[in-house]
Amino acid sequence: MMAIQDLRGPPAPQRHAAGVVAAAGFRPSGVLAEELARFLASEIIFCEIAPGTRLTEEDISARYRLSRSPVREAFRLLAADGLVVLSARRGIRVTPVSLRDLAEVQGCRIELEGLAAYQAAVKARAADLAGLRNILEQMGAALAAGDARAYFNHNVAFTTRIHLASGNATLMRLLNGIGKQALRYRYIAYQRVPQLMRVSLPGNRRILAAIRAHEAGRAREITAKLIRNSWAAIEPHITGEDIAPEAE
Amino acid sequence: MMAIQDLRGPPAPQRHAAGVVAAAGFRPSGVLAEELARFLASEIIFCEIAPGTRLTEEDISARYRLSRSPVREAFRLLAADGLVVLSARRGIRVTPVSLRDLAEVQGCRIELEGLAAYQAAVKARAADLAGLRNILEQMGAALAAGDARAYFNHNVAFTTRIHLASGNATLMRLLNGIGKQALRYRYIAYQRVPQLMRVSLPGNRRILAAIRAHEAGRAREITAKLIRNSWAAIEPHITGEDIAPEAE
DNA sequence: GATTCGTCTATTGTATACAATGGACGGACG
DNA sequence: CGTCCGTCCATTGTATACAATAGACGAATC
Repeated sequence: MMAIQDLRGPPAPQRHAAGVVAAAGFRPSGVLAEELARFLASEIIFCEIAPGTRLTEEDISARYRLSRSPVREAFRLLAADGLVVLSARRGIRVTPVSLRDLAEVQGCRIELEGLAAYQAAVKARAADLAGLRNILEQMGAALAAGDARAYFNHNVAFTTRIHLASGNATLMRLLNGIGKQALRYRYIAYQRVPQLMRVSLPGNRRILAAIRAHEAGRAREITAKLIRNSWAAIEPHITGEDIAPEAE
Repeated sequence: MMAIQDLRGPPAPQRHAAGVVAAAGFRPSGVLAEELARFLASEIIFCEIAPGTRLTEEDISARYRLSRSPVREAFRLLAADGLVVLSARRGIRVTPVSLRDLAEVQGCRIELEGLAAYQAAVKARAADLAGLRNILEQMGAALAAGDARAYFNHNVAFTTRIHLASGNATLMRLLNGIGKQALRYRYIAYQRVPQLMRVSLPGNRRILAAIRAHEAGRAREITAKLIRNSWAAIEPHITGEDIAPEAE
């Protein structure tokens, strides 16, 4: 005879974060909600989940064998980063990409990335300069090897390092809130316009030079110009107002 | 004899959002997490919860007779707005106010509020102009009546209306993420330096004039200047690096 | 006395069950 | 045939129970 509790399925002892063997490359180690948010964020940024896709908490929770609590929390984090749009009792939608959204994101980035470069130049600590130079070298190597994906990753690291060098925690929080959304467009750019690398590398070198020389205003200007460049490069590749509105 | 379930206390039928009679002026109507976040945010902004105060999910959940789920979610929202700092298994701390934090917040605001004013001036829709003029009149009335609190509220409304007029959803999201933290300092300013009103009102009038005249650059400049003014006015009233580090 | 180690406690992290609600769908009615 | 209304379902919102862990506190050891 079965025990009473079997009537409602296996009791599924709470495993918490330990020993979860989840699907499709998602290997949680620490806090599930954050890990899941990071994982889904990269899926969205690299277009492995298409813009406009509809998701539900239940879907994800079943797919990765988690309870709804961390899944729900993960979606709130993604929403705060602008990667998904929540609508009460109607599911969750991966934020569509559009020319309008691109313009909004880049417009804000020009101000905030510019400010970060400015403040980094004012401070210009030796450790930051060394770190930035190091990353630039890796970017150069990736460019030489023609590895757009590696270049992209190092480029992101370079940007993040500048944020850190600004020493402004509030600014970093804001940039984090827009940076993930921006990454979607930046990824499209490097995927579709790999030759962007050739313009970007010298530009980044000049940013570092300006920071090293404490020329804050110039660091800001170059940063703004680079963003405008990549903006212009991406624009032709965003189709219409709304890409991929049909969910899978 | 008592029923078995009585051994672990009253079953407390799930009331969801209906009929909750909570403590201390908190009257939830819609989604509990959001209502609670709004309520706690205002408590923090108006210093009814002191900077540096330590809280726990359990505390709040007991105080307002809610389960931990919405409480937890509310705290995540507050953390995203920079009003509290979460530390795993060590409780939640109301973000302290400090000169450094003030500088970070105002530095970012100059860029973002400036951009909002700029874009509002580029668009300058009739409805927005009318709305702004209307709010300015209320500000004038509050100033005439010497009502600093009312002036503060209208001033916040004015700022928010400009954000809206920019028509930039991403910018609004970012401003929302920093605005609440900024409000704490803005409130301190109007509380401690009520004469700030006399400078602020003409400044805001000039912003509206610039927006009406489509003079985007000027709108941005005036906005930046006003923020610098209030920054300078607040600074002397923030004591040292960290105010009120002792919890109640 | 200082140090190390275990245990205990406070607090968050996760799982699950139940409530509420917006929208879809179909039937009754004109 | 179109419109309105009720029912049902998918989905999120909330409540609660249980697991894990960081830090405190004390006892044993040297």
